[in-house]
Amino acid sequence: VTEGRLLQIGKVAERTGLSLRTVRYYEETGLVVPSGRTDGGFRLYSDADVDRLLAVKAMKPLGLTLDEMADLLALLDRTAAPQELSGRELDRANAELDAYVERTHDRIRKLQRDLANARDLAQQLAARIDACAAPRTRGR
Amino acid sequence: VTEGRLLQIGKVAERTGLSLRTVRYYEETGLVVPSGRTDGGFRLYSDADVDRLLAVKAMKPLGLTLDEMADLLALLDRTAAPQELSGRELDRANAELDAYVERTHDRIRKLQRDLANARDLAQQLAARIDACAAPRTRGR
DNA sequence: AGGACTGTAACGGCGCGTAATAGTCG
DNA sequence: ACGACTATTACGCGCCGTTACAGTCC
Repeated sequence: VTEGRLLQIGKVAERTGLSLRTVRYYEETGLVVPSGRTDGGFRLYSDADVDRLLAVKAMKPLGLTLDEMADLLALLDRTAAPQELSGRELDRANAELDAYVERTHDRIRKLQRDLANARDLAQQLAARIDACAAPRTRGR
Repeated sequence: VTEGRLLQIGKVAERTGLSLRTVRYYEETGLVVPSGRTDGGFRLYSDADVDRLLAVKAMKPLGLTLDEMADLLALLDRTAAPQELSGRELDRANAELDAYVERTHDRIRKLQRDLANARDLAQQLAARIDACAAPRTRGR
């Protein structure tokens, strides 16, 4: 309960690279709720809160909605200590994890396609630049 | 002016893989305007229109806004016949093309980061599944 | 006491999905 | 005249950016 470790939103934004607006919005949706407030109402974030925000940032490329991310984070929390779960709970958790793994692989494939596509376009643009530069090398 | 080549929106959606809503929205923004309408008001698309829609679809991974895409498409149209442009026009066009190439490379880097990130997460999820499966292999 | 920081509330915007309702085509 | 297709209008959503105004901290 080391009080000194609590940050207010500005520092949090600085350390995570997220905007103030975004951090507040994440609270609004229940995704990352600060663990405290000052008497005046200023949000106070613990290191764990900051870690959670960083985790969310890392998950962005998956293309999940914020609600889904909250779900996934909760799932990861629940399965952090698997020995404390019953067999039925483990079954459920594993099934859900599997579903997320599937979606992640789909996403990876999409990113691969997008990447190939983007490289293609970059080359086409470069070719066009060459085509536009060519006339002048011949003085006309 | 072969009339038989004009498609209405349903077929266009089918051939491009875009939704009706999306095709209509692209018209709303001026990105792809159908070259005709029936007397009753049905949109009619030429093959060139369809090609333009396909070009837009291919450009999506670049993360440009629809307005920027319209700008880029116009730029590519203008530079299709470079010998018909004056030196000043060529300069302008080349500068704009350069800017888009830059942005495209930025985008490619972002996609690479996203991809690496997604792979990382996939592995973490897989590890969690293993950790959850482990207890049961020991019957406890 | 003053300046930096933070609070809430509200509107805006992109790129569509999704009705709801009504007209058009072969 | 029937069914399949299409038109317009409008609201909603996700994820914030951007004011505007007021309060808080030290």
